[in-house]
Amino acid sequence: MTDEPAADLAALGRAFEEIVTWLRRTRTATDISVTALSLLDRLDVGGDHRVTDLAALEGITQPATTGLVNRLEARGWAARSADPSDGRASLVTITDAGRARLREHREDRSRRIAERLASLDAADQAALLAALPALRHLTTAPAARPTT
Amino acid sequence: MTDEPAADLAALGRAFEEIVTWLRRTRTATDISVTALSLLDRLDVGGDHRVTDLAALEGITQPATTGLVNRLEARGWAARSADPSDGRASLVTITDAGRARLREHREDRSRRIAERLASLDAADQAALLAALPALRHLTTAPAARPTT
DNA sequence: TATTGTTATACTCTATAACTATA
DNA sequence: TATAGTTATAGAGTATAACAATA
Repeated sequence: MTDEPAADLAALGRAFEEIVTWLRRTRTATDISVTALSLLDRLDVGGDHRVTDLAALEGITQPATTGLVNRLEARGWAARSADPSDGRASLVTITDAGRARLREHREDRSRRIAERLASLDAADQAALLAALPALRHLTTAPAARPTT
Repeated sequence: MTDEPAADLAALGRAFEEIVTWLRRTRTATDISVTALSLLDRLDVGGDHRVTDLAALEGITQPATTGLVNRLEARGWAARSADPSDGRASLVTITDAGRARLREHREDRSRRIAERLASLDAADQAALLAALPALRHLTTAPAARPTT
């Protein structure tokens, strides 16, 4: 796009970090974390998941995931059940209350984005929507890391 | 872009959240947080800042910022100095060591992004770079929130 | 032996409330 | 009185290490 690919990479990286800040700064609800919401989203879209899988998908460790699921369970937003095919594993499910909370979050998130989008010009808006698939391709990477 | 603006908003929101996850999942250094790096970036690009300003820019409270600056100072990456024009205020500066750490981070971040970009097709790559200004316009919002 | 998950422990990050010092 | 910043305190989120149960 330009003749300075290194500068583009740096700018893209910084832009990503500012998205993090923006998400936090504009968040209205403080009763649930971004990670917890992301986890609920996965459970909603992808169905039951093992703790190990959730940890890998979210990029956090198993113990961290255990705690996160504990807190979600305490609030009635998720539930554990036994995995019939493996006595060691447990399956994490989203509850109806969890879906309701998630829906609320999605609406809030869309509202905030819509507000900002409205203040951009048509070219910017089009560019963002055109980049949507690319963003997903970029971040929905092949594999994950941490274990322990 | 499509005839389903609501779906676009939801997808864009989810894509942003997955950027958060991706940044965390691919991060190699665990000795410094995303917020701390973002703060160093601001100090590097924008020069000295008051604690209040940093708090507003990062979207965190003053006490949280105090702690963050304390930890950065303890590592020699930032320093405080008196504001000659206001006895109550202090100015936070990035140190040479802080700049070195920041440079390391930027290189690492660019490397990770380049790796993923390389696996995308030309259209995706172009779409991402074309959306860069729009991303900045979206997230570099007018004002900030928290105070206390 | 390897894998799944939890518990134990410690530190960072964040928030709210109360306080000090300066404007 | 209002503002800038810190301290006090509490809770969420994360990590590593050690463990129990199952494969």
